[in-house]
Amino acid sequence: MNFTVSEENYIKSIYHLQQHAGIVNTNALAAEMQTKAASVTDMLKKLSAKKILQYEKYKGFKLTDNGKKVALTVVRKHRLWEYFLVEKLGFEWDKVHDIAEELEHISSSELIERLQHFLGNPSFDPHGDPIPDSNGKIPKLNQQNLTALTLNKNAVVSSVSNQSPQMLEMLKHYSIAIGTSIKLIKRFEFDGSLEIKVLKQPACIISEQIAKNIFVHYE
Amino acid sequence: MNFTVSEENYIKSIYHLQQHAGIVNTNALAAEMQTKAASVTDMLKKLSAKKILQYEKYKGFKLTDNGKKVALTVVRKHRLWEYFLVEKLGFEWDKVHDIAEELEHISSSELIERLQHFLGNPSFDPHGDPIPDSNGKIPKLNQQNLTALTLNKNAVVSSVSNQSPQMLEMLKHYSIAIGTSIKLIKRFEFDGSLEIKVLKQPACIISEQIAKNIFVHYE
DNA sequence: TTTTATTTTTAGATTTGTCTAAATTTTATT
DNA sequence: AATAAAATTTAGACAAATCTAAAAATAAAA
Repeated sequence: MNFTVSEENYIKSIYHLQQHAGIVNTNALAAEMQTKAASVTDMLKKLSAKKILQYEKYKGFKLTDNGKKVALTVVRKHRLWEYFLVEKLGFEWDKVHDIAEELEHISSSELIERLQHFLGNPSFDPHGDPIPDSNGKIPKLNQQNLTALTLNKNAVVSSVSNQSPQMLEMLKHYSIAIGTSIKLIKRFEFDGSLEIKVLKQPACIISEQIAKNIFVHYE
Repeated sequence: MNFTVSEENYIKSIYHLQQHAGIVNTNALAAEMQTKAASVTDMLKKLSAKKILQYEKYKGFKLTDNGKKVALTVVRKHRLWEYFLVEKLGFEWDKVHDIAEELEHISSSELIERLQHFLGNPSFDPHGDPIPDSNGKIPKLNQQNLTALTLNKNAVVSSVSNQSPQMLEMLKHYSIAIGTSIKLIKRFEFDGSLEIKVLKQPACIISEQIAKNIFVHYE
């Protein structure tokens, strides 16, 4: 079945919201989509008729299995294109989101299979987010929050949950990026800040607020 | 100024039509766009209001200088993406048109500048059509029709004006592609067919109808 | 458990791009 | 030049995606 750009964007947003919340409600989706609740209701009816949603009036909604499959296809496209933009075209990782938002709606599935192969079948995008395979399977990484890391054990930064320009600025300052080797030296009880050691950098202290957004995995 | 996908498609079609005809009329554009004359008229009003067209009711229309600039941007994107699809992703040249039709509407101009650089600043797309530069300047090639070629002088195939699958099939059969070295051996008066020699191939005879669609330039 | 507040849905309008059918203008033909 | 034919435009309608304002349903508070 074919979907409009608007439908695909709704499906993707619902997917992301239900990852956290299980069931999604109208206002949350309206906020996510930067639109009005009435517009959401209109779209819910359409997606429900297309069997993308389990939807009961006033009771919230979630994707059907088929809906999830559509969502994962869009997510896959988005992340492959982000990888392309950063690794092949040399974009900074904080500049690629809006462009990938457009590219993810190009319909050809042969295109995306060839792109994946051209990129060397990457498993994670430049933000460390996993790239679903063509069957919708998502690669898993045993990652944990930096704040939960064992002291003095080497780990590698695998993703960053806050991808705002402000966050990127701070990460650059600390020389932290996806793939960076990192070690936790000390936790400060006073405000939860952490002393860390980044490879080839002197030890430094980062706030708990930053650390909470950094995820790592052991080598 | 920003344009919708539909507007960009109209602008591009008008550009192609006026290359041949100078001034364009409603029915010709309707045929090219596979739509109805009434729909064309509606769009003409909109494009005229946006100063893309010089348009006089019942008298035909053509692009303004600004309209040409928009058209060339779309053509540039289309041809760069075609080049990418063939040279990087390994598509056959007759399979890329529809995908490039979608990709040409991705809006980011930084994307297209980076893509051009990544591709090595190509001047011609896989069909031999020239790729306008970022200022809209079109590279020129001193090409001529294969039928007009001087006898026994080496030349290189630079473009093919009929890009149908049927044509591609024949060209494959004769081992002719863009960049192929070719020499005209003899003209047959009876039906205008030509004896040619393709590099590394035995001499062969092609119909006038095929030859008319093949353009070459001297080395 | 009423009343109030919040959330969600409906009703009706708007914009974009398209269509059909009818009217108008231009061009061609007798 | 009058009429027929072709091309073009207008008028009015429709689907998609959105909006505002009002109504209905659910949740929270007194």
